[in-house]
Amino acid sequence: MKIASWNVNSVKARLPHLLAFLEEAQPDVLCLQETKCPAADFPTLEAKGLGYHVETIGQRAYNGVALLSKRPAEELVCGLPGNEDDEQPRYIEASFGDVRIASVYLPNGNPVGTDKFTYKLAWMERLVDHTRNLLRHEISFVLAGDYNICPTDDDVYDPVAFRDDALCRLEARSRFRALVYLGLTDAYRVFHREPHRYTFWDYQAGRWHRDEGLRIDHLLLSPHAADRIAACDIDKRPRAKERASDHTPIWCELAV
DNA sequence: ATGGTAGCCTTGCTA
Repeated sequence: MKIASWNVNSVKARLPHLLAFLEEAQPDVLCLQETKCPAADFPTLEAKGLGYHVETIGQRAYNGVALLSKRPAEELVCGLPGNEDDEQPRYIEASFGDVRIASVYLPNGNPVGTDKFTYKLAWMERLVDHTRNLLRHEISFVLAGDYNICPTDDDVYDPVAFRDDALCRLEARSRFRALVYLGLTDAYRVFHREPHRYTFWDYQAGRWHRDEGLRIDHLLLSPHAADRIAACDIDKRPRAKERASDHTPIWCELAV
């Protein structure tokens, strides 16, 4: 079972690249973030034309997450539990056979010292609480998405410049570690130990061409899913295209 | 040099 995650930075702007990725990579489930699109406006027919079902929550201009899948989603959950007042569409979760999969768009949190950073930390604590509940079921699950966290300095092209960025601050990293310490596995690090491998390159200042990026998109596996991990990699090809997203897909393969 | 780029459809916000 192939599971991929991609922050597309507008599903409408990225539609040709999205369809090309589905055709070429053939993921069983693709988790999207930053669709920037209400559910009613999502290009569902185009995805359906390639054999994919769509579940999505979204809004105009900001946020938005989706699950595209070859088999229909079951037991759909829209929104991260823990705060009924939080209306930002950043979390969608469903089951696909015996694997439960979430598309996660964790708040960026910049600038530090504002309510944006407070919101990020509170959101992460809700994710930790929710993950603790998921673990009780003792099933295979994958939390896939844009975490807006560089877990270590090895995941940043310039750790000094990013030391006080919301993506690297201790308060954010410690909550990411709390998530991992519940028993989750960073799928990429099972197969790749080398530093400076990235999933995001800023549009500005020629970051892509200089390979100056961040590793902020992650596939976190439950213990049962980690037992089944067969492969994981970052697919840099979509980032090299014209009119690319600033993120590129990451994928993993779970043994059936 | 507090810039630079992209997407939203605003004339600024978010990343």
